[in-house]
Amino acid sequence: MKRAEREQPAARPEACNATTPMGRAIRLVGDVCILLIVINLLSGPRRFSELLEQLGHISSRTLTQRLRLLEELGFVERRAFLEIPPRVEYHLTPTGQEFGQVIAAIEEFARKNLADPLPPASCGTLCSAPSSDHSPVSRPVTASLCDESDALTEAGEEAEN
Amino acid sequence: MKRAEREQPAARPEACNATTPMGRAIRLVGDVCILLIVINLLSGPRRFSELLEQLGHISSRTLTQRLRLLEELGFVERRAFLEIPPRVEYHLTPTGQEFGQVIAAIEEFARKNLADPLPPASCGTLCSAPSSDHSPVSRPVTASLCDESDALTEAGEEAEN
DNA sequence: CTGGATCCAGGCAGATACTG
DNA sequence: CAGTATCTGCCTGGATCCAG
Repeated sequence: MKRAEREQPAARPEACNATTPMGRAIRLVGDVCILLIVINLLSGPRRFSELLEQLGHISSRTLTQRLRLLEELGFVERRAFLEIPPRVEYHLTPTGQEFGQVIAAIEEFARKNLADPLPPASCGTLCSAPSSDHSPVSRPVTASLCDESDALTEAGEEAEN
Repeated sequence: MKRAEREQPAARPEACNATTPMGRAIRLVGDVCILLIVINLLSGPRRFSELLEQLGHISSRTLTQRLRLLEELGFVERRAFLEIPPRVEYHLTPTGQEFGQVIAAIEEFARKNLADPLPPASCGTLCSAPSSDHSPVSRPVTASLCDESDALTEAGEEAEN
C-alpha cells in the first residue's frame, strides 16, 4: 500500500463534524500546514521544492499529503511534467482562490488583535458577577504558558531550529 | 508543578512564524480545537463541562490547555465561582468576539465551496500546458483519503454552534 | 459535585534516507 | 527534483485522582 496509508492529512476527524460544510472547512482551516500552503499558492503557482522551503520545516511527506488533499478537494491543481529533471507545479484553482477570503479575514484579525502578543487582556480582575453574589475568583491571568512554555511569545526558534 | 507542563497548546511553533501577527493568527486558527471553542463561545458563555461535550471527544486536558491559551491572549475570560457545587464559566472577551469575523469567513467559504465534498474538482484531466509541450500527467484524483479513511465522510455528533 | 491535573498508551506528524 | 518508506517523538485522548 502506497499513498493511502492510514493517516488523515488534516486534523483528526473526531475534532469536528465532517458531515457539514462547516465541519469540512474547519478541518481545512484548522491545519497550519494547509493554511500556509494556500497562502503561498495565492501568490502564484509553486513547485514542490519551492513550497517546501517556503513553508519552512514541513517535511516532504507532510507537504505531499496536504497537497494531495487539496488536490482532491479541487482547491489545488497539480501539473506534472514528465521531463528531466522532473517538474511539478501546484497552483490554486478558482475554488482555491476563494480561500483567499478566509486568509484575508485572518490577516485582518491578526492586524487588529494580534499586533501585540498580549493585549490588555481580559479585564479579568473584577467583573460584576453574572448571576450570583459569589466571589468570582479572578485570576491575574498568570501567563504560565507564555513565559515558561513557548506558547506565543518567544521569538526564537521560528525557522532555524 | 501543575498547569504549565511542557507542551505547546496550539500548533507547533515551527510550523509558522510566531514573530508576526499573521504568524500568531495562523497558530490560533490552525488549531481545530481552538476554532471549535471559539465557535461555541460565540453563542454565549459556557461551562467547562459544557464545552467538553460540545467539542465532542476533546479531552479535558486539551480543553484546559486551549482555554488557558485563549485566556492569556485575552480572547477568553474565565470566571470561576467558589461555590458548591463549583462552577466555572468561560466567555469571549470583546477581542475574542472579533474572532467571529474569521469564523464567518470560514462559514461563507464552507457554504460556497464545501457544500459538496468533492466538487467537479480540478479540471485536472487536461489543461493547456503552461509553458512546455511535455505531457502534463493528469492524475484521476484518486480519492484515497476520502473513501478509506474517515476523512470527510463519517457522521458523528453535532456542535450546532 | 465540578473543574482539572496527572499517568499511560496510542495515533499523527516530522525527520531522514532512498528510489524513479 | 518529486515522492515514498521507515523510525521516532510529541501530542492527544481516556481514565483516574485531587482540590475547592
